[in-house]
Amino acid sequence: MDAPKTELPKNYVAKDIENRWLSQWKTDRIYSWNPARGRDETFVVDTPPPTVSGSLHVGHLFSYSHQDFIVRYQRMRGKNIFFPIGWDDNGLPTERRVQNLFNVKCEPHVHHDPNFKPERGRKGDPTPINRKDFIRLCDEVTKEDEEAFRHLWTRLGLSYDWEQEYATIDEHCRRISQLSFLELLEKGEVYQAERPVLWDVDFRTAIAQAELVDKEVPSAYHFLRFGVEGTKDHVVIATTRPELLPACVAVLVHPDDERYRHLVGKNAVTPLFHAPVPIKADVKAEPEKGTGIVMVCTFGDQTDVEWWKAYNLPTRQVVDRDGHLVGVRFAAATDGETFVSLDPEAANHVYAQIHGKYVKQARKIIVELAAEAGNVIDRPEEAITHAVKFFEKGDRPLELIPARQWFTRILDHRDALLEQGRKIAWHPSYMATRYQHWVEGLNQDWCLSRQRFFGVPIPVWYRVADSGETLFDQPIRPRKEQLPIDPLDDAPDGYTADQRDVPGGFTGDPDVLDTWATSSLTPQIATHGPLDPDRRQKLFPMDIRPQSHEIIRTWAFYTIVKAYLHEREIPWKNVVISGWILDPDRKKMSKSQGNVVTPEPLIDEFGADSVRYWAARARLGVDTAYDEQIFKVGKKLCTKLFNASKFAIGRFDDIDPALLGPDKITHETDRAVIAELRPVIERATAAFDQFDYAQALSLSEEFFWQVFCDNYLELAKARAYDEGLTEGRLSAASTLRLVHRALVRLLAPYTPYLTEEVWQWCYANDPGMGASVHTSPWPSLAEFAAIPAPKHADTYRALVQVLGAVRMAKTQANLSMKAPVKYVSLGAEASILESLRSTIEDIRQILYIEEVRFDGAAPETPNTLVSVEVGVGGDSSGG
RNA sequence: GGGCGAUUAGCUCAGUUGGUUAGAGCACCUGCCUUACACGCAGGGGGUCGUAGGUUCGAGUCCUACAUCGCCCA
Repeated sequence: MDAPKTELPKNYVAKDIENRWLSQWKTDRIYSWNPARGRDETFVVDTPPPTVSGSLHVGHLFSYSHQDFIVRYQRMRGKNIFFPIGWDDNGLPTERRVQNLFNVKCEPHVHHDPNFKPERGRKGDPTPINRKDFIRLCDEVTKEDEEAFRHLWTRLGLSYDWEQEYATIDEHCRRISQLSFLELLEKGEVYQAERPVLWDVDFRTAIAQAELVDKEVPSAYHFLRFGVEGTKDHVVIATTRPELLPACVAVLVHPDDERYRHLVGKNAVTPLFHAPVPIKADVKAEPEKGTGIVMVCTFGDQTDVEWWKAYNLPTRQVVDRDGHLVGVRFAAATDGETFVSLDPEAANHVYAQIHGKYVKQARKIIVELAAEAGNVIDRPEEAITHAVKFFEKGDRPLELIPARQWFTRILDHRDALLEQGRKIAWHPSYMATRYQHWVEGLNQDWCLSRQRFFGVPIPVWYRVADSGETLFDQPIRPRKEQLPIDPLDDAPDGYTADQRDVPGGFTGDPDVLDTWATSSLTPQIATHGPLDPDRRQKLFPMDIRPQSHEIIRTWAFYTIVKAYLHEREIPWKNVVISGWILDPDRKKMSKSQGNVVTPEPLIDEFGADSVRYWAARARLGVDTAYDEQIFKVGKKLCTKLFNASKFAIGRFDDIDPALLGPDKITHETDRAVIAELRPVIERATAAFDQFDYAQALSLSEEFFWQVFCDNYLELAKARAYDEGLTEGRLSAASTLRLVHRALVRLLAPYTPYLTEEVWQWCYANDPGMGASVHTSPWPSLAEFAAIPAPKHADTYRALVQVLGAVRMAKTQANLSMKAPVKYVSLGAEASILESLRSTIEDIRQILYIEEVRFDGAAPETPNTLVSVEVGVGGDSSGG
């Protein structure tokens, strides 16, 4: 019987435990995916690759822990886990970080400088450097940033399979991404077009609808008088963008608007520039807005683009890619003139004053010139606030600039994409609505090209005609085996490098793909879908996509688009949405507001398990205010689990496990407590199956603290301290062991370090259990099936009522729990009394009750099973 | 302006399909160093469940309107 007693650590020190198990898990490769097992027994996660150049904050700990709870649960359910991790390193955030860190800017035409030495924090003007040098710096910085994330993820105990690690700029991802582009090009889902695109003048790149944000900014209506050609009349047009007057190509009114109906068909004449432009009627002109007449410019907004297309209006582009006003020349109306004026000399004089200016300066100048001209400004400007479109990362309003770009067809597939969204289960379910509304609101195809540097190159070349003209309509595609390629570096088949950019030769597409074009392929990247059908078949479609709600319109959406366009499939069966961590004032945490909390010090202070506990308390999809108290609560739970485990194990550790088991659980108290555990297991399992880790935690935690620690450990003490191996002691020891072993596993997804530590003290060699708690089976009712139910369904409740009444009596008499009680008189219905007779000894001993009488009156209060009269010292109190 | 969500104790949050007296933790107060734990135990005070209507025998829960906050979109 006397097995050697384990020497258990005295105090709970999170850091010691963390270090020990981190290295052990790594050695044992307990998180590795097993490619030999089939799809139906595999649980596949499409992990969000974090943007590594963004700063780490508590929000990362939060949402990434959520995935891990679900994954650890599934692993314990016996699933073969595929839990990869990647880094989203390509794209603007990294470019910006490099620009700021080294004070450089990428200028593709600058030559490579062998003497250039990057220097952090250098002052002065940014150094222009060559594209390759710039990309090299980007690569360097992302390596460092990735390491910071890798370190944090590991410490936090996220159970990734590090053998599946990828980075969205690495060779594999470039290959998959370029393959996707070429396949969709072949299918006709990707096309090239020259059209006005949303353009950021600072980043000098096109962007997509998904990257737009509206910002409320102060502005003003300027009321300008337009002439009516052939009359002395004028009409007043309100505009917020007077600097676009030279780009005006038409004037529109609503067809039902009585005020202006007589003007339709005539020409208006723009002020200052004297350009005659047609007046047309269109239902989209809003009579209520401004003066009810709208000037159409190329291009003020998306509606301008629609009108321009619908009426085949000329293009008078005045804003260039940097946001300057380009040089243009007004001339009399003869064939072929773009900028027409009835008074070219006056027009050119005005324009000369805004030429080369930024949009904002030009606006100011035009307003001044209008004021000087007299008879142009009809009435004082009216200050307003309105929504203006910005690039989400940009500082100046977007312009609409015609440019040759690559696009993916999405508008044609709107209905199919809505259908795909309905096939996916969203958690919480109302998040599906966000996806639906986004798809319904789409108004442009997906612009794929970015005029940037650190990204996946668009994998095509173009022929250069003998005339020197680039033949964009004749793209040269690489063979799939060549991928990944950089068309600015590699030459296409049949050409040599010296034919680059010369007549009769070729030229590479200078652009890179939108980062979402690659990030939307995480399922294909992780499963190697297009390259390895066998591997794909074991992993795709995936089980869950965990992510936060603000990127439903980008990441979730684009991923659904790609899976649909390529394979007519959904990428995953479930989308699991985490909420946000808000600051204590319920504001979004952001670097610019300076309210972010950095994660590593939190782990130092509270331990990884406590930090994870904090994350686990938040339900799916719900935003949570940052509250440091919860870390303390987590730490308390860990300490409690540590102490309770030491104590519980100490009560049976010196007994041969062969003498303990379900068949030894004969005592009514023990059977009653197991009856309490059963529904906890059932309900926690059901909750986890719905990805509701928070509910599962709350059930397990409540049972652990209230039932197991506060009551059962006390109730079991009397028998557990028996000298010999009595039936009562064996029953208590068996119960402690079985219940505690289940509890450790119920909490393992949340506090992986501590539960592993405890597991190793005692259970790692149990038959049917795993060498690690994390590869052990999730608790099931089957483990307790052999144990009969207690004689009375209410035994536990009745016992606790007696326990409570006696404790209450002692507390109210300001007595220690050790203080003796003369007698306790119990009254209850016969069957309850019967169950108490067989269990009361457990209470009598721990509460130092001298005499128990069964002579009380049955209780009359509802919900009270037992009436208890306690004889404390001289006086007594009822309960 | 539209959509989605939130609003429950001083704070952070639970509250299953409508059903006894609305819960927990933290904070506060009172006891208790009880042979796992004072990072603990036993008690206590504290809520007209955002507001106003409605449905119902019965509403924190369902419906309508409004208010405040957040996110998404125009």
